[in-house]
Amino acid sequence: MKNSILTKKAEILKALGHPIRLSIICKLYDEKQNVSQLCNCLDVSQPVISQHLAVMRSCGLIEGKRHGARIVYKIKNPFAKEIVRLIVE
Amino acid sequence: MKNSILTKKAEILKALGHPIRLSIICKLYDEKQNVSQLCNCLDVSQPVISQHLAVMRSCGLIEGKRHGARIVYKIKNPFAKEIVRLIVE
DNA sequence: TTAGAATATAGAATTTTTCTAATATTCTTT
DNA sequence: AAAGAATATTAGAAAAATTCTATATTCTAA
Repeated sequence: MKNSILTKKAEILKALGHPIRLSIICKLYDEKQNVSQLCNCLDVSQPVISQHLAVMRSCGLIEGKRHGARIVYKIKNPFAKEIVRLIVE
Repeated sequence: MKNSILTKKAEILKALGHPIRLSIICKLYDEKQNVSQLCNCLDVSQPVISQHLAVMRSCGLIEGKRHGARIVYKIKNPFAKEIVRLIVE
């Protein structure tokens, strides 16, 4: 296993390794969500949700698409999606 | 998904989310290894290897069994094993 | 029973992460 | 253009993780 690949995988696992981020991405696995939906259903403040979204975005785990005033997030990285599948299914 | 379960999964993902720990556990997936074998093949100092082993041991990810002077480690947690399988296979 | 090999642990310094509070940006509606 | 809603970003403080060096423990073999 090449080292740069392992490092990238570790980065993804680390990004998943936080309870709030993991709940966010499990929600996204069920269905795309915008930020305030995530705030509501996880009962976490907006800045904290946005910060965690930024962490996951910065390593390519998720992506957001603007729809009017809202930004809808979904899972982008296939490896992450497989891990979440292990958890929710 | 219950919160305590998610928290536990996040803990495991976090423990996997470090390049050295991830290389260790990938090695262990191939075959049980003792500490000095890990030091040699990963080219990391003994205390650092032992510290990372301790992190993974403390969350039930791996377990060590003494054989004489050596301690042989293997993966214990099934969820962790599945994740490593995603990586190495 | 002492020396040496294999492993674990402790403590200090540094870096990273996380949260809160405040503020900035972008879009919509009037 | 101004107000308000949705989201992002920033700064600063507190907590946690990482790394290194030194030392302790446990076993084996002479």
